[in-house]
Amino acid sequence: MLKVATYNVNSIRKRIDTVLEWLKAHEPDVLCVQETKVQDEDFPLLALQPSGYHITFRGMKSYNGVAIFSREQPQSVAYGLDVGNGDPDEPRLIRAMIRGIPIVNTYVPQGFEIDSPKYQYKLQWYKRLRKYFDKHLSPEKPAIWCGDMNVAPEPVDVHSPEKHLDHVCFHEDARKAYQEAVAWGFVDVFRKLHPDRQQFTFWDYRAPNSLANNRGWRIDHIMATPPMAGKCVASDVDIEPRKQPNSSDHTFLWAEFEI
DNA sequence: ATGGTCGACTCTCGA
Repeated sequence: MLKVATYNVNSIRKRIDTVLEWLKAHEPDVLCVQETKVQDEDFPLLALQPSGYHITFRGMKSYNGVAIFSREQPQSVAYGLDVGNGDPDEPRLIRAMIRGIPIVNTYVPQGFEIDSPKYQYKLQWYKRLRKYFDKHLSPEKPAIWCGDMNVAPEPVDVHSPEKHLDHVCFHEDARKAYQEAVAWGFVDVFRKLHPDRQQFTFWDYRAPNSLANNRGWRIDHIMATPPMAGKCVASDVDIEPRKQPNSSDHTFLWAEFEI
């Protein structure tokens, strides 16, 4: 069995206990984390040591940052979308080979507003990501891609979709960009196992009582190539951590593969 | 209601 989870932590240093407790309770083989918001020299490795997990990470000051926790030491690790071109947001992607399976962890740019250059950058990022898949993965072989995709794929994946047509995480161009990356050869395993369920992974801090009123978004995803997706036997969201004081605005999503 | 609340870090930006 391979259990993989993803979590937008919104500062790893503020969420040490949350992560330690969740790892202990759920014992995933792999946990992909986004928005660590810390440069590598300040990553709280010692504080996370009690987990017993190997941790590989790439971050920067204040923003972005990704990490992969794994029970086993990865066989190889690669950082960034386009290595060596001075990519300013390299701390948005890590790929680790774990038990022979490439696992890609992404924190996709949010995009700010649909008429901003940042939004164009987000759309381009998905095009670059598809090329990255071409270069490093094969749809015929097991592979996993998970993380904060900053896209709600379908109307059911956001509360009040009619109000969010011009939102950067639901606008048709963002959904199309996301779908074109997915169409490279990935399957959304949560949606595969729960075809009709409305299940969010993110509830905005700024929206009053967003969790209590379940005004959320499903923007965190676990994707697998067909040979891998066929072995997915369970996937779910754990909203308990979001209910805790000092929580991230996202929560944990996990999937189990019978391998 | 065009806000709201967090987190990092200089004070305002990003989400």
